[in-house]
Amino acid sequence: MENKKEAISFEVTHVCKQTGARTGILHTPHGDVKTPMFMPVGTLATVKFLSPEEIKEIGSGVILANTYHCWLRPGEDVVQAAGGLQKFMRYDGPMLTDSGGFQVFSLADSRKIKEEGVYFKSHIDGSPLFLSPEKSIEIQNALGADIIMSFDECPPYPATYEYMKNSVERTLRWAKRGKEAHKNPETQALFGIVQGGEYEDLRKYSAEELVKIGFPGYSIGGTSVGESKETMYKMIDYAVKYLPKESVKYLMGVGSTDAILEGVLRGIDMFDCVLPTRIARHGALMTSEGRVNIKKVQYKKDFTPIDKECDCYACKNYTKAYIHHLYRCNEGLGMRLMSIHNLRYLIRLTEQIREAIEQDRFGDFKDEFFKKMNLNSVDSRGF
RNA sequence: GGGGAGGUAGCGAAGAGGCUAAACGCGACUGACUGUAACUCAGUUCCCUUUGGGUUCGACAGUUCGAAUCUGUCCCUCCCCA
Repeated sequence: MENKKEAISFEVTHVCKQTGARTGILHTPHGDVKTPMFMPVGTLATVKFLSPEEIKEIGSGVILANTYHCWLRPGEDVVQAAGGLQKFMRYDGPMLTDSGGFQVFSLADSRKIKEEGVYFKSHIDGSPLFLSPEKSIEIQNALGADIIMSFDECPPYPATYEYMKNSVERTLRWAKRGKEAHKNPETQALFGIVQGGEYEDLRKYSAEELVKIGFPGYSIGGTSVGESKETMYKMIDYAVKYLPKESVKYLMGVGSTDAILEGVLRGIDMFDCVLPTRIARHGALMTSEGRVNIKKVQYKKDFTPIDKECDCYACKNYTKAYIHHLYRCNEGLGMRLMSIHNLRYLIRLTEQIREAIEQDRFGDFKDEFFKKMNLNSVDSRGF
């Protein structure tokens, strides 16, 4: 049941007659954004190498920051004193903070999970840290993003049924505790996170219990942690099936082109991923003709843009030869141009997806894309 | 003309009698990267029919069971003094 006014609201604007995939608008305190969307990740209150103007220019709707990382540096008190994340980083668009739940997974070697929360060792200096649902929400309240996330355990894959069941139950208790600790639901929307690994009954249980607690948006976690694409798609189906149709759905940590397409087909509205920015920094560019490894000598004298079909700042103004040179010399401008390009590539993909949905031909669009990129729906890299 | 240093795989550079087909760095090549401990990580980089074989450390000739490493001659580079 609806209680107080929530910080965000979501409206479905069109459902593709061909596939059932949908477009929508997410209303946030920092503006409206169209879905399906891809959200660039800016862990430390910065999308690595990009200025706010550049982030805007690529057409991104929402950007992420991370609770764990911002807590350690610069400290949520600093961000709060600055007037919140947006003011601090001079970015006026919508933002989302992840809860630190992913660090429960990624920093697994130096952490211990207990009912009360998670004991970490700082990845910076090894000092002891403790993050709980309450603490995570408190930090996120101070950081002030439009959307904040429940503190969850992102369990490893594979995990036994027994482990997953305990984890899901604990994550549900944490979700409840987080919601109770949340101080400003009218300016920050707290999302719940469905877990349960590959087990349908656990995903169902997780989703239904979260809905009982009640959140303005739901996300699907525990994906892209080593499982096959086929398994991931099942995980999505198992979760989406038991979530309210009208609620906004966020698939966490997924950003390969094939998975975005498959996710949209299954009802996902939001995606985020470090993939485009990370592989950009590593010299891999996503293009309409597949992956371009800019470091190859073959680009030394290639004076054409990264992608002829791309409208990004890098493609409109620079050549592969120049970016190749910058990459080889480890120059920051190279990192920047490559990041801009990959992000724009994915965001442009979501624009095309929206258009296709509105024209009721998303199925065709997806098939054509897979065919063109030589992907198959179950086992593909998609960059 | 006198004195000195040196020539090692694409480049730089270790190695000073067997454990060396030769460390390491760069360069080159492959691959990975999915709610960012990530401008990172892994593998390959003398040749071949590659769990093995062949040919290497300026050239040639020696010493030795064994030489990139020791000896001789030659070729070439660099530095200092005239």
